[in-house]
Amino acid sequence: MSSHKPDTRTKILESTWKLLETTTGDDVRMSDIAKQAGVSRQAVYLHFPNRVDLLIATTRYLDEVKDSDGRLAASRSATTGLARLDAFIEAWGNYIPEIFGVAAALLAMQDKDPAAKEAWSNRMQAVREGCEAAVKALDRDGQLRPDLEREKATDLLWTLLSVHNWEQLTNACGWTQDAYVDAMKALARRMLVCET
Amino acid sequence: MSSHKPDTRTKILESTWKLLETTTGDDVRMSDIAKQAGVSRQAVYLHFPNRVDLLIATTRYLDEVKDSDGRLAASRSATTGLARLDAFIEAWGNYIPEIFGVAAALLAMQDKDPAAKEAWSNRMQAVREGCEAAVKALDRDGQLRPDLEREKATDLLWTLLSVHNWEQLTNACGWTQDAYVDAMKALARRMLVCET
DNA sequence: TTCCTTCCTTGACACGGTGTAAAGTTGACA
DNA sequence: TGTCAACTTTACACCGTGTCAAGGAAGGAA
Repeated sequence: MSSHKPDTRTKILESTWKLLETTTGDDVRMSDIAKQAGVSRQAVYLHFPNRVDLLIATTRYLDEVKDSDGRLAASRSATTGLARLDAFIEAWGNYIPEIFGVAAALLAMQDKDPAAKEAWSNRMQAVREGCEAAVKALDRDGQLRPDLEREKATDLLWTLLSVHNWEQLTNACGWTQDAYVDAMKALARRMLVCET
Repeated sequence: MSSHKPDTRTKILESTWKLLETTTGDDVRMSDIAKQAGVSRQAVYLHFPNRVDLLIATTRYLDEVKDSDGRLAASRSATTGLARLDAFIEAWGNYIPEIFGVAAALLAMQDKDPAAKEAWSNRMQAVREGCEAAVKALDRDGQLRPDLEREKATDLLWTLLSVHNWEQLTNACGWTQDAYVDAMKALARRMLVCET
């Protein structure tokens, strides 16, 4: 796991990550990744069968390094529904910028490659489960708007917290990360919680 | 302009449109479009310098045929701010599914081609102006939440009404078009309008 | 030492899609 | 009859992905 000199596979994953962070999605070719890793292009194919699998592996590597599970799990310890909602939004909302490069690359291949679609869909399903749990907790507290079924509420929260919305607000509209998180928290409450 | 037998250029645009409606984005190749139009691949290049320009031209053609300007303009005639907000959401929200095929194709090329990015950005800017006008009308009526500046409110409404959000709710979550429009209207009010 | 194995390199190539180039066809118009 | 414009046909260059085969370097076992 924590060997001193990184093996080739890890070097490739690190390089992919770095390149996707700095340049945008489709500009990252297999040869670029190989060069960055100081390895031949064929060595990359020795470890990953194709580009899509490499990107998917990179997201898994990122999750591992960044401990995405641990972060999202933290929101589970909140007692009240409202606290749980806030904690989840904070955890996920602050995770987005860290994975955005890789996410955007994977997102860009969605309609080109079914495996990419599947991989992204799986990851978003995990986020959806977090939304569902938050909605459930709100409902248990009797705080969910009566005109909203749990599933619809989950759909809305999930959509609100999409990577695309984060990108639009922070990149296109120039919001700071903090402004984004605060706005999402406020919006989620207005969207889901009944008036006090 | 309105000749009886459609010229080649129009046939190509119609074919592009049709193909983008049925199949998904990147699967539509120049040769597919040519075949669908009953024309040689080179004839396509005779009318459009490259794929991106063809896609952009197709969106403009669609706008013309569907009278997008006229539709969005209708919301301008509403008297109250609330009516204007509703009318705009209805007009734009119901326009999305009609242009989605072409929009998705253009969207998919965004980070591959700067011209596509530019074209899409221009179109979204028009939508943003609609949002801005609705927010302004609300504010003039004294209905805009006091904790929201006009620009932030515009950003939020614009983000809420993004094509991606429409896709996620209708495609991924399976909402009907009507449910989508109703939810967006309700949400926009909760987001922007101060409590009565 | 020699041999074997594993990981990696080098160089070549097939494939598919975009875009270019050039010569030939067709039909309208004068 | 000639000319012009629109379109076809064929061929090709380019680029990125993915495949294939031969060979080299390092390390362990005999």
